[in-house]
Amino acid sequence: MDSHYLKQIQAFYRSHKRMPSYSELMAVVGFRSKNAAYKLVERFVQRDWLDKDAKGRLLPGRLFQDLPVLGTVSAGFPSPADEELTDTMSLDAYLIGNKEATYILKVNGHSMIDAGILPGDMLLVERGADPRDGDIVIAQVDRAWTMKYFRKRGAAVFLEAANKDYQPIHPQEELKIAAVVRAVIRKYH
Amino acid sequence: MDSHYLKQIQAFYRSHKRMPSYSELMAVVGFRSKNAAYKLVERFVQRDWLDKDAKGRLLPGRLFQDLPVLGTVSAGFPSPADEELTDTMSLDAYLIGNKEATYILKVNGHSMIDAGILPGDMLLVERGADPRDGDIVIAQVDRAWTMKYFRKRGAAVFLEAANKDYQPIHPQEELKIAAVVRAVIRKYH
DNA sequence: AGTGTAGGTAAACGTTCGTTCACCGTCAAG
DNA sequence: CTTGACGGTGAACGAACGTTTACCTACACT
Repeated sequence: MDSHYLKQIQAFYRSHKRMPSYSELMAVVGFRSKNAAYKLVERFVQRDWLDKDAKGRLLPGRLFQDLPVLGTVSAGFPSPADEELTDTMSLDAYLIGNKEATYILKVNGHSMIDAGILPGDMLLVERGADPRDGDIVIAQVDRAWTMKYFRKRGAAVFLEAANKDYQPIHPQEELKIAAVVRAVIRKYH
Repeated sequence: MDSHYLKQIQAFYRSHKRMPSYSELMAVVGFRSKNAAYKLVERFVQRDWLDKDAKGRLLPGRLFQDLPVLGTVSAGFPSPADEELTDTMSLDAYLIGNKEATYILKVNGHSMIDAGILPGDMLLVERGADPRDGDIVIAQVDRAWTMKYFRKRGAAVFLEAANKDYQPIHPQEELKIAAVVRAVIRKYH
């Protein structure tokens, strides 16, 4: 079956971090002829299973970097074999807008628990971005770094904790926004 | 400066989805000699900025796929220029344990809000894994798919909602675990 | 029985690959 | 002033590259 060949190519990509050449592909799938691998690739390219660049080299496409999106939880959980899984997405492309300015930060306290951010969560933050009203930001207030909601009322800006017991922080002079929180990632171990 | 060359290589990798050859690298950084690119790579390999495989091809290493980890929020937010940012991690490698069985699912309701899972969040679920006590699972109970805590008391298993108002579900016969929730991803727009 | 197609082997092609060698400026150290 | 290291140019090497052509089954369809 052809899909078995595809899985072998995907395995090669994961272990070598690059696509195979035709000689390597020939060895991977067990052909004795480089041309057999060439024709296999041409078949896969026509089915949109593989991509080639201008120089004929293989490129990792959707099937190599993306994950299948099944749907929504409450709307049901269809079996992947049942329907066409056309909807896929790449985690990296989805989460990282500006890779140069993106950093990872670990959450330590319970201060943002009302915003659904738990201790141990990972934050994807972007430095140098200017925050909009309602964004969660990493800010420096009175020489201490904290995570707060960024609020803008006209020209006035202030910081608001996720916990409603705390009072909003209206900075006197200096309000240094270090980074804007772009995503929250929680992994269960 | 050498780091400028590195950024150009990283840009090539992001746009072409593969590492450049020496001829391409020569063109990218503006050299007129392929050997200059070769020596540049050798310098970078010695500094652990680049990796080469057994056949001499360039490999994408930490600097191409990973994001820098700055630290924890409450512990401070050090500037990336200040210290050595040796700690990095790859989102894909961190989140995806078994790529063959990993799927993305979108959260629709508020049922798991007590577990820090909000509507609109993305779930990374793994099919076919057997859950441990306390895991969040996608289960089929009475022909409907739901997201619940998986509980195991000795030999007895049952499902528990994140909302404490609901009663635990003790299945009579059939308890089909469709998938185990491995990670929660929330992106702010 | 004859024919066409799909998928394989085998060999050859020009091109590009990674690598090496010889050579040349610039600049800091002895 | 001389020397050596460094970073670049330019040309050449064999090996591997993607691609093409020719040929060979096995099998489905008239």
